[in-house]
Amino acid sequence: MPELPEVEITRQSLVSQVLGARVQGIRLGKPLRWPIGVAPERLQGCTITAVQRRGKYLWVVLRASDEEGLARQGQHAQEPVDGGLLMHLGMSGSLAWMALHPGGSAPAPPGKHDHFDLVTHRGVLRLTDPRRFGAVVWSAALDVAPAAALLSRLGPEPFDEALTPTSFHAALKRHRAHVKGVLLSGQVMVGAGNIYACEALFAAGIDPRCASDRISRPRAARLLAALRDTLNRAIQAGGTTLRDFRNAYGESGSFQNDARVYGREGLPCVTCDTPVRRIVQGQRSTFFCAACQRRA
DNA sequence: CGGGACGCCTGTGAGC
DNA sequence: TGCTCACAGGCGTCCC
Repeated sequence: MPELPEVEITRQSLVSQVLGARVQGIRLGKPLRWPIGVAPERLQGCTITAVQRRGKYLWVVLRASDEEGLARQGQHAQEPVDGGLLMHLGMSGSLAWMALHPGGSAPAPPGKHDHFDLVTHRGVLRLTDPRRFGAVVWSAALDVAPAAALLSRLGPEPFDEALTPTSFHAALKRHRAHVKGVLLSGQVMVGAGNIYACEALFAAGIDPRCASDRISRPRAARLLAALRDTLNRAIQAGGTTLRDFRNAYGESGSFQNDARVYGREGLPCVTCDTPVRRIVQGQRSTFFCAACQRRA
């Protein structure tokens, strides 16, 4: 899926459109990974006050406005409540914002892969997700169930200043598995999925088969810098679009054209011409240059 | 607890 | 053209 850059691009392209939008209702398609966990009526009248990101999750903050809340009293057994929707794009999800224009036509009806609509007075936020590994889950806050459980094992954000070469190195030391898998687990740092883990390991010159706890401090520092640089450049490029990814305006990303190893099996390494290799680690493809990327 | 395999679900492209 | 198989950006759960 969407890895951190795609989720961040989605957030950025969405935020100015949806802030202040009043929720009128939701429409559910086929089931996603988990049930939404809230009675749809409770969302009516809430206002979107923020769109945040934690790892690859989006957190759409909803506030029950006083006005709306008062107007509803006596109408529904359950009042709208403060909270938010924790959204994940899974492997194939994307969010689209369909603005309502005064006098304009109604938003397009949902297609077969459109499984969630958040309908507001200003437009519709629609989740399209063919594989349905994505999720939309209501939570009263990020630090209570169910959001807290989903976020509990996430490592630090890549651009968190508290994440330093020293702390990153120490975190790598706590895992004995191969470094590629440890990066994918998100426990040492969130955000890198299969593409960006491969790309950052290439940029850092580290063999993906290398044991996490055997990476030296200088190499850990290089890896952290490479991860940050790779994720940053991907965000600048609007993300990677292999097939499904689009931002909230329906635009593709272009980082797939900048990939130096991902998806390039058999093609010459951009640095040394050695054919790029593809191996399988933890049931995921790993692409690397056996000449440029070293175990130590 | 860490680590690895599994399964969720649908679509696509390659090979026959 | 049609079938089968491998593979796809993630991650929670289960079992060792």
